[in-house]
Formats: sequence, C-alpha cells, structure tokens
Amino acid sequence: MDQEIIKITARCPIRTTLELVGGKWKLLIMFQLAAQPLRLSELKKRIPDISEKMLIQELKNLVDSKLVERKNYGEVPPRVEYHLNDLGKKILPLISEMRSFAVAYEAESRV
Amino acid sequence: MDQEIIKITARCPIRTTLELVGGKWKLLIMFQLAAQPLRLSELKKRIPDISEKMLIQELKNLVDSKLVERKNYGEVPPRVEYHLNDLGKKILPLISEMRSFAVAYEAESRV
DNA sequence: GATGGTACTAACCTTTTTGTAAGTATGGAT
DNA sequence: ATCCATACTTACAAAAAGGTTAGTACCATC
Repeated sequence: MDQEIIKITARCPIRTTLELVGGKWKLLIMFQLAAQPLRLSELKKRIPDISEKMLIQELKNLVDSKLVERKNYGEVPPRVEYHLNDLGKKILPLISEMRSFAVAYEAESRV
Repeated sequence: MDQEIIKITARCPIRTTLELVGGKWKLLIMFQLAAQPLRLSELKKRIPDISEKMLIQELKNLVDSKLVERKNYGEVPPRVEYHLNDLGKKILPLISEMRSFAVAYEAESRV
C-alpha cells in the first residue's frame, strides 16, 4: 500500500464506521441478523450475555442509522422482527474480515 | 449466507477481534502504521485529536498483543519507532472494509 | 381479578474508557 | 544551572458505555 500521508480527522472513514457499529454489541447483533430476520427474544437467546436494555438500545441505534429495519406485527403479546436492510448488509464483509483476523490471530498465538 | 444458528459466546471470533483492536484509537493507529514505521511524535501529528497518554497506552497494548513492534534507538532525546509486524498487517483488509463501508454508507446517506 | 408473554421506558448505578495535568529521565546546548 | 526534545509514568477527573431494577401496555387465558 503506497499511501500518501493521511491525517486522521474527526470525519475519516474509519471513524465513521466506528461510530456506526462500534461498541460491544452492534456487530454481534448484525452478525446474528445476517441469515434471517429475528425477534428481540430470539436475539437475546443467541447473545446470552447482553442485557435486554442494551439489546433494545443498540437495535434502536441501528434502526436510527438506517442499517436495520424493524417490523411490528401489531399483535399482543407484541411480535417485532428486525432485519438487515440493503445498507446494513454491506457490513457483512467487514464482519467476515473480523472473524478471519481472529482465526489468524488465534492460530498465531497457538504456535 | 446459509448459516447455522451460531450462538455468541464470550470467545466468539468477533469478540476476539473487538478486544484486540476495539475502542476509539487502535485501528486509527494501525492504519497510520500501514505504510511505514512511525515515531510517537509522528503518530501524534497524524492523529491530532488523540491525547498523548492514550497514544502511548494504546501502542503499549498493541505491542503487548503482538500486533505492533517497538524499536528503541537508544538515543537522547529518545527516538522510538513503531511498526506493524506480520500479524498486525493482517488487520489491513479489515481496515479496508471499514473504509469501504463508510464510503458506501456516506453515498447512501447523500441521495 | 390475577397471571402470562413480549417489547419497551426510565431512573439510577457500576464499570470502562478517555483525558488532564504534573512529573521523570537523559544527553546536549546555552 | 537552566533549557530543550522526546517518550514515558502516575494520579485523578470526566465522560461514555453498559447493566440492574422496577415499571408500563395490552390482549388472552385461567
């Protein structure tokens, strides 16, 4: 990579992505939504350590950022489904790279 | 992606990568080191908003995680250079995906 | 009327992350 | 003796992130 000097500013692309999907839970949530829409309770089962409060809050953030869509069936008890929209799906290659990196890292740490 | 149900555990690959390079500054530091070794003061110039304390602390973390190497020239005033080692360079595709995602996202937000 | 289920809100608390400020070490220059 | 440059340590403070707990709404069931 023969790159020129790139000074990091508040608005550099890495920062943008970090602000959108950074933190402890968002990428894990989006990873779970990669395959199919899921309800809140289903997400909670698949991400056992997350608190309900954080799950709801991070889903709301992702909806507000237009990466995830929320579908309310209007039933009682409430049935709500969340799914990645087209823009949200663009995060999947990044998630793949995160997983690949971890595998390479673990392999290196094991020798 | 026809994936089976993958339950997130404390040790899933995404979590591993988040723990290694998550947070506000590490990826930005590694991005700056992509092209060439840099001294602390050079890094500080290229990442203007970071505090010196955080820069030093995160560099130490990256060295401890064996993603970055530190070379002390043993001079006065001190001259120390940091560079990505082979393992650290494996983060670069992830950084590329972060930048690509941000570009796609900004393009989408602009229409 | 009480209970259940699900998805949510809100107040408050704890933990983690980040930043500020003061200080240190060292050889060379003044 | 003082100042300089650089890279670092440390104590403390502030900000941000994450978690706990109690509560709400509403229809269906018992």
